[in-house]
Amino acid sequence: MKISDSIEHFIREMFEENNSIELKRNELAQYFNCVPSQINYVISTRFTTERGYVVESRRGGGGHIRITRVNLGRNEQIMHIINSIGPALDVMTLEAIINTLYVNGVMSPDEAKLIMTACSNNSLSVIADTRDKNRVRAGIFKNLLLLFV
Amino acid sequence: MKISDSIEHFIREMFEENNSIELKRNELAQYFNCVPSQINYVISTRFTTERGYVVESRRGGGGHIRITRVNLGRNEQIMHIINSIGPALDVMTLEAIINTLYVNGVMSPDEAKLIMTACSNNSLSVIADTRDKNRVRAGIFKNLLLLFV
DNA sequence: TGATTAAGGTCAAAGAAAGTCAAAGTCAAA
DNA sequence: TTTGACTTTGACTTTCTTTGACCTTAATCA
Repeated sequence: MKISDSIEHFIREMFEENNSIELKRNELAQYFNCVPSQINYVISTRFTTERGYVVESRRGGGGHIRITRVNLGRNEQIMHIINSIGPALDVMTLEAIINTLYVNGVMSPDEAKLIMTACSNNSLSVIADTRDKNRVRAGIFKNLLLLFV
Repeated sequence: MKISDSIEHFIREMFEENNSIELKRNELAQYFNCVPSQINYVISTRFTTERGYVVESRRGGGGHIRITRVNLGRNEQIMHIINSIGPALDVMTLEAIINTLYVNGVMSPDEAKLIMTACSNNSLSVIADTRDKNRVRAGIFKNLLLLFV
């Protein structure tokens, strides 16, 4: 049994009670007798956006890592979109997707507007290269979509 | 539990009665069994202008620190924030600002969450350099704020 | 007035977490 | 047997907190 799998299993069990958990990287690493960065590895390969997890953390004294599970049951449409987006996203495609989601009642006009603005070329104007813009846009949009599942 | 958080909490509770409070740095430090400058740390990281607080103080005998919670009008508040942001914006400051706006009723919890997510390190993870992240974050956030005026 | 004492302010070093990245290891499939 | 995907490890980095030495300002007392 791979240690990464054990850690994954352990973390997954923590979700039985609650769908937002908090852990201490160093403590967990000590418990599993591995280096702390192994925890990062497990999180970044198993608790990803694509799988419906949101990860937040804080460094410094009293720091922690929080993983939140978003409810998959509700809307597979969104997960499907997230998975289909790939590493970059142009404005045209974005508009099309948002429009679909709006028409399908997944989001309100205000939310659609907010998301559109967040991902707009205007918001990303400090990024010079279009390809870079599209990559950043994809990242932002995927994260925002997760709020709706 | 971080001591800074305890102190923050303690001070925050003092605002329940009044929205201008006065405290003695040394007394408070003694009460929390910490060094006096820790109080400064808490104030300068938690009771900032961005969060809507004004801090005044007096040294010497009978000195004190006064913290006042201010409440600007909605649009004023937003424009003030936009102007104060500058070309870059870190996550801590962003969190503080959004929290203030939420507490002051400028935005709903859902909107706050959406904006927070759009500007999160997670959403911007394809950008390697932290300074670049902060620049992009500032751009997105300012554009989003403009939706509220 | 000048010295003393009682505040609060500043800043940098040390400490405590978490993050990153690339090298090295493993193992199964081609 | 080679290749390549996945894992493990650890050195180094970044972020946030705690601490303490030293500084400035105000009040009070001789």
